[in-house]
Amino acid sequence: MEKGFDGTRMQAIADRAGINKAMLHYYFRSKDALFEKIFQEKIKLIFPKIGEDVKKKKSFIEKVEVFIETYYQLLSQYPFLPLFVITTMNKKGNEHFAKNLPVDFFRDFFIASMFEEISQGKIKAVNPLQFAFSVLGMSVFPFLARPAILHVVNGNQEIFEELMKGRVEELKKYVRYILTP
Amino acid sequence: MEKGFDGTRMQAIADRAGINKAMLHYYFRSKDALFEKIFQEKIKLIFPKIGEDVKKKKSFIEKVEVFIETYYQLLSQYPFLPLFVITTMNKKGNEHFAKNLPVDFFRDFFIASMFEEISQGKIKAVNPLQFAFSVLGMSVFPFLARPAILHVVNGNQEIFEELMKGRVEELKKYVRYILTP
DNA sequence: GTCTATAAGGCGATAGAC
DNA sequence: GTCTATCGCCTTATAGAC
Repeated sequence: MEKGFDGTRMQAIADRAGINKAMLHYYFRSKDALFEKIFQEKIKLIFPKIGEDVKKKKSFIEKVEVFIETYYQLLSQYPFLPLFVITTMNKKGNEHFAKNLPVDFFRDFFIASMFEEISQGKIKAVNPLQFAFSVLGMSVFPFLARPAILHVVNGNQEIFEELMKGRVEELKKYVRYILTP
Repeated sequence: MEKGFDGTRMQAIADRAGINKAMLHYYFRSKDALFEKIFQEKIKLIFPKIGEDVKKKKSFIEKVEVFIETYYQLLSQYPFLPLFVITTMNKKGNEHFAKNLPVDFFRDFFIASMFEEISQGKIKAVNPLQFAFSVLGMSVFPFLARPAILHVVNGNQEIFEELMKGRVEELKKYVRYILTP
């Protein structure tokens, strides 16, 4: 997850796991098989949980707020996940992740409930897909650009952590500004 | 730029350049040297130009709008640039890109002029750094998540292109919603 | 400058003893 | 199941003829 498929050596994985390199092949057959197993495991871990928390909330704005909170906590737990997933899906074909992408959640739930509230005049008429990609982009960016951001704040780790903590509330604010009629 | 340092073979570069593999070493000494040369070249290409266009505009909202437009055109020209830069700076140390990051533009110009307009009450009081990372995140996301987005729209390339074209105006709208008092 | 051939080392994967 | 040793291939890099 840190260095991607090409950048990782079986020896390095074995070292960190505290086992022999041969054991990796004994249990996982090949590097490809190991990678696929981990990738599928991590992908599944993410998306379903968010759906459950989001569905509890009544208004769409509340749903988005819960999404931002849940997503931030998830990414804090797996900081390398965004880079890992993005690198992988840009390199390999989408056969590997397509079946686990929460397309249904996206299309049938997120976007559908957004259309509903727009037609009811509860939120402003913005493009649902564009809005979704925007929320995702804002949420994910700091985890991808971490080295650059650290450089902007002169390498001060504390300022970075503070930024990340305050980011959830800031993003929720933006969402309200964008959506509230 | 497409496959990253680890995923690229000198032979593949030579093939696409239509030259011999030995010539690559003759001209660039090593894979590292070649990579560094290209990386520095591409990094420099991006940032300075944006600064010039942005400075012409009067109000901060107009400046952000120009930034979004210019940035979109740039990324359309180099679709792999975001992935390339992000992968590189997360793998190698920041010595490689630190000197070319537009930190001055960011801190002295973008953020400074934002503070000014906030104190004048021309825009809402949002955190300048957070706002900047949000605009960047929203702008860059589709270029990183392209395979996933294509999957969401059932692989329909035309819908994807349409989304990308409409995205500039949509993001400018979001910025106005966020910043206009 | 350009090419072919090859060196030197790294890597995934396996054989085989225990 | 676990380990050491090693195979065979791939990749960067260079040597050396032209």
